Amino acid sequence: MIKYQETELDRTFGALADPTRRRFVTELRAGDRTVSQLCEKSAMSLVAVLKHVQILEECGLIRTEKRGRTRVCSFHPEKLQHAESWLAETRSFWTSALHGLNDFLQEDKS
Amino acid sequence: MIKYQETELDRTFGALADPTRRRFVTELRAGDRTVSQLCEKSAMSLVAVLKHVQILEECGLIRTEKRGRTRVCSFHPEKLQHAESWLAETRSFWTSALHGLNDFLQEDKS
DNA sequence: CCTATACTTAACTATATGATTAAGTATCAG
DNA sequence: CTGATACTTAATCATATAGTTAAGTATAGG
Repeated sequence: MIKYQETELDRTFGALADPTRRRFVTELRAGDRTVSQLCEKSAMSLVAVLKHVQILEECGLIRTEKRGRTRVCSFHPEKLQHAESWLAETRSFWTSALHGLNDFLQEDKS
Repeated sequence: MIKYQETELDRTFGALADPTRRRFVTELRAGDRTVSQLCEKSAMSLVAVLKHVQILEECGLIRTEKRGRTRVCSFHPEKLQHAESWLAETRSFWTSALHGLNDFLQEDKS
């Protein structure tokens, strides 16, 4: 099993634990948006939206760039893949038909 | 895109955002463990461990059963798959080389 | 230049999270 | 029965999270 920086998965999963941030990711997946544009579809203040954007940016799921008086947000899926890999490895190993056998072999060794 | 209960993904991602809980999931993946057994490998109190176990149980990632004075925890990967599906769909759509084309086609339809 | 827009920063608030200690309950071992 | 083990519950605490309002800065348009 590949070992990732503990804090990276913390941040990625933490960021995705909020429905607003997942909506933003979904929205940005379809194309770049300014902070105001993300705000339009949310029932919260621009300041609150900006904070979510900053959290997504800090964990690398999105990047932002200032253009004139707007800040444009874009989706960057690399960190999603790290989280997805963790889930896939954690789940697929277990799901494997060899699960029981593996248990047996490990106990045999110790 | 399949739509899941908003709160389910909240809880699953929230549960996985903590390194202790990810360790427990990894540990339980290898076989059932009692709360004390999970506690042995953690630098925290049994009470703290139990709380993490309860969080994992509430979101369905594990189940627990009382046996005598011990509580045995077992891994249940179904909810992992829901989270994994969300990530895969969110990422793969974007990663696709057809991303730009897909955007164009969707705009064309509307 | 002036004004509206689009952030940005600061201060504050309420609730959630992650941990603790202390005290209680239930069961297994002798 | 008695004591140790394995939770379980309750009270508490510090910090983080998710939001708010208010005030400030910077830029596009007239």
